[in-house]
Amino acid sequence: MVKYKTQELNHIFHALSDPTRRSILRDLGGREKTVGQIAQPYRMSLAAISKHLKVLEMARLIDRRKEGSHQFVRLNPETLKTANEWISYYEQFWNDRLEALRNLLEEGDST
Amino acid sequence: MVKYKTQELNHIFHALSDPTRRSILRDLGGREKTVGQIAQPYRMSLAAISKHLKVLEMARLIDRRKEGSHQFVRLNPETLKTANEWISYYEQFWNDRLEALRNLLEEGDST
DNA sequence: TTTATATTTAACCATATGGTTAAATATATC
DNA sequence: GATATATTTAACCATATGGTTAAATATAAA
Repeated sequence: MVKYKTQELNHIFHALSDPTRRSILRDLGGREKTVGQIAQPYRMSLAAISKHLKVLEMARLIDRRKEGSHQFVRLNPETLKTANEWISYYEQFWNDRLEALRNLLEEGDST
Repeated sequence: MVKYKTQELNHIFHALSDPTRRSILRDLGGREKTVGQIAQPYRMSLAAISKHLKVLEMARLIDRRKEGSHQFVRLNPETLKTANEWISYYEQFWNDRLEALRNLLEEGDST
């Protein structure tokens, strides 16, 4: 059984709760981009994008690679897996419990 | 392909970003509880728990059933599925892209 | 060395968040 | 009706969030 670190999950889910950040992650699919390239489609300032990237980085949803004056930003899909595992675990857990509850109720009805 | 509603995802991920709320969801596994029962293990006030429940309700992660002066709160696992689907979709999407990228690079190396 | 480009940091602002205590509301019970 | 119980709402507070513009920093290019 996986042990989830509270802080880690706080950061991941918080990062995912903002539509701009989800959009950035989406745009990053599989290829590296510079900060400028990431910012380009958005109407907000570069400073704002920079902050969003910091939040994504804190959550370890992205990695950065510095090369001269540019930075290359890329996804870290491993982290998304953490969130996925947390959710999947509880989803399963709850579904099992709910089913157990249903069975119990049926039993009560039929006897 | 599923279409995810922005607001819905905002609410779900925001709700999940707080450890108290995740803990409440965990405690609710499969059985209904009253607000008082939910609050019991926590050191914070009932008012604070009430607010957390409102956030979870807004995200449709829980449902409520009123019965006299009590309320029964229960999970809505359907919503967790929404979050799970979003994450799984992008995880897959990214992994595919990353693999494509890797293949491309290998090709470049070997020829 | 100057200048242009890429990115972050600082200072600021309005609103949201997560908590508190006290008052309000709704139902149950005496 | 009066009182106890369950829960929410209101008012408040400190800190966080998501944005802005302007200044700072770092590298590249002339």
